[in-house]
Amino acid sequence: MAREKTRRKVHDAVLSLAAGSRVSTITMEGIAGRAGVSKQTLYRSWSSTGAILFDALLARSTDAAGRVAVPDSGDIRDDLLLLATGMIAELTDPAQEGLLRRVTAELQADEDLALEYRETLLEPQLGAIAHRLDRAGVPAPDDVAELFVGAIFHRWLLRSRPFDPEWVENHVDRALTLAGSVS
Amino acid sequence: MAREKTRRKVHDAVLSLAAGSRVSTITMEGIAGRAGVSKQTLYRSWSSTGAILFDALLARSTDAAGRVAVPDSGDIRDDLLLLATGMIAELTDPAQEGLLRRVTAELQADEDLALEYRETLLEPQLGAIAHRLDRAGVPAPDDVAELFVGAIFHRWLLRSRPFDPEWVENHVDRALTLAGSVS
Amino acid sequence: MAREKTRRKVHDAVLSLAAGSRVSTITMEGIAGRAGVSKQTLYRSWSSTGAILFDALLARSTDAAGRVAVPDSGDIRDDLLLLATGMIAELTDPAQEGLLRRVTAELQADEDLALEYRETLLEPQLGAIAHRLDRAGVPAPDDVAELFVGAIFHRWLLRSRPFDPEWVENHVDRALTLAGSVS
Amino acid sequence: MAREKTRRKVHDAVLSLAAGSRVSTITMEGIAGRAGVSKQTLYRSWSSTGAILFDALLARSTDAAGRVAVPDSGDIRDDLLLLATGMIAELTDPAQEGLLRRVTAELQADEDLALEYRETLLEPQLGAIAHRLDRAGVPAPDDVAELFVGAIFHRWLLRSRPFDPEWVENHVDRALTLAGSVS
DNA sequence: AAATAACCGAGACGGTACGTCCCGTCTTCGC
DNA sequence: GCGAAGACGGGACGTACCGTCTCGGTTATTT
Repeated sequence: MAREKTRRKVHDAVLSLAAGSRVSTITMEGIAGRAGVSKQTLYRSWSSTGAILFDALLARSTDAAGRVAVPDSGDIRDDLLLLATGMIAELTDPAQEGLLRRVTAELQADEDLALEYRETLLEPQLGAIAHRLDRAGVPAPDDVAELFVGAIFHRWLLRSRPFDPEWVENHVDRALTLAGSVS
Repeated sequence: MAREKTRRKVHDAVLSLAAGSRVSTITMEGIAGRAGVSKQTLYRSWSSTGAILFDALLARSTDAAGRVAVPDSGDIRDDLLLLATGMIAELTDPAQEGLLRRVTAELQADEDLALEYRETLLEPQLGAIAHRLDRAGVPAPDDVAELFVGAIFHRWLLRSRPFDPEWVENHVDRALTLAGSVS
Repeated sequence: MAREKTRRKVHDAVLSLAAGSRVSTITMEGIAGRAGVSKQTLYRSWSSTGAILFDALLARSTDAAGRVAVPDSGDIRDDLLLLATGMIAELTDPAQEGLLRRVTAELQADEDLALEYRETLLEPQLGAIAHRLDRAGVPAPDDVAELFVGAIFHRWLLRSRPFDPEWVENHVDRALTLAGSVS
Repeated sequence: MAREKTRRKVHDAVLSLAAGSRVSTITMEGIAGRAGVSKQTLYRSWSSTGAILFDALLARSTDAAGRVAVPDSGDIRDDLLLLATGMIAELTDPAQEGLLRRVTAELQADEDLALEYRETLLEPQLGAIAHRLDRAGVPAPDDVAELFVGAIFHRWLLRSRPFDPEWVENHVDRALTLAGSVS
């Protein structure tokens, strides 16, 4: 509904606010003010602050049309390493981390946003990993993909331990172990 | 600082509010009103709504002194099954789920609360599981414990898939597979 | 800034509250509630409870544009009697007395309100009296006007003695005595 | 009821608070804290903040037992000048002005305090002046005393004009004019 | 080109909750 | 056993946002 120009102004405002202060203080009024847009215009296109932040995140990741780029080097271990590294890079990117945490928080109370999140981000991501595992002959690829992503996400969300490269390698190896005799 | 009587009134109020309406609408004022307590009394003992909810959850889980009861049947597979089942039961308990989601959401923006959460709940839980795995001879027990818990938590937090008993069994088996040749 | 409709609602609320209970218990929240207006709307237009009460008093006195009606019978003694009687009537009017006392109290701590009070109410009143005295040839009319008003105000503010008609006459005569040989 | 030591501590606290910040922000809690006295102790001896401030003012003026020192030079004009000058000095004394304004404000809503004020301060003051005028043969000395004091008080309370020495002299002369042919 | 509609900025508005300050009372605990 | 220290229920403060609602002043279309 919103004109493309408006959406861009709003996304820019969100990113600039996210860079300049705690993401948890971003509000509809703040976005409207920064974007030079009236609150009514925001409400016409988005149902909540969380929805705007999510939209801004999406717009940031999907410049081209092709969503999640799945690496395909031929070697499953290399691919998993790339996937893990890429995911960690995104989660800890200073320009995104705050927004991701805020959106994850809002998912807990907003079923609609949660649904959109799953369909738009989560499923493609898990699907891509499962697909890659499947091609490599790993049994129960969906479950292993969940295991693979779940541990990384858990560590990030609860800030339980830092991500160090050695752990990532071991994490990949553990995932591959589950593939049984797969090389 | 707060008297024991006050704390109990507050915890009761939180649980009754959590049972009666969406947890995301619980406020300091609402708790104060329900508990028959002044706002100042709340702020004297807790720094935020999240801190109160967390405290109420804690008080609910820790009646006796001994935290997380670690099952010890002698059989590692049985123990992991019990652990997983218990964790899922807690996460999906109608009396707790909303509170847990709200607290998890607030952790994202509240570093102090996050620290307390890790020290009080997360580490004991992961530690207990790791300890059990260690005793069974599983290598890298901390990482495997994280993997084990992470997948369950991920599925719950993002509501990606329901918990069915068959999956739980497979999940346990996958964890044991990582133990290598361990029986 | 505030719409005319809002101002009227607020003034009505103030007068109804002033009539129904002790003026010293009137609060911003009470006015907002009675007027069916949000607190923010009050703060947008007035800086304090005192400012609202003062505004309500003003709106009550200044229906037409012409402020203080100065009597002009041709006879200075009659005029002063009318002025004194009118002033006393206003000060002791049950619908106003409480508000006037409250406003006078707040003037003591609120320099801005005090300034507005002087410019809007006090100076026109004193000026009108002084002007009348001046026309009658009284020397130092400003000082005599202050004397004239000051005694009435002092008696009212400190409730030292009731206003009886005989005293008013003598008060007028004393003021005229200061005019020397003026008839 | 309060022990003398306590009263002194409280009075000192009031004066120090009055010197250090706006008198309108003085509170029971603030006095208790500064005086190193519990709130309960304050409430045992005084019914309101206003009562404490009034008491502190009184204690300040009445070191010796003899209240208002009435000058008696033999010359009524000199005496009135001294009285006016003394009154103005007191009203504008930086250590007292704020307290006096605060107390005057509280009088408007607190009948008990108002009564005490009249009996303890106002009547002795007016009486002393009236007595002096009476001795000089001035007719209606009470009314003239009120006129004399009322104008000064009015000018102070509403801050309408500064007190300059010339005005004081004229003010005294005007009061004497009312004495008719009295020398 | 003028008339007319759609849109949008600005922000007032009724509300709810925030976090703080005091009130006046009650409880605890140390000297 | 008195009194400081301060917890407590309560009420108001002044502020921040919420989501809705009018306003005018462009823009764009339609005639």
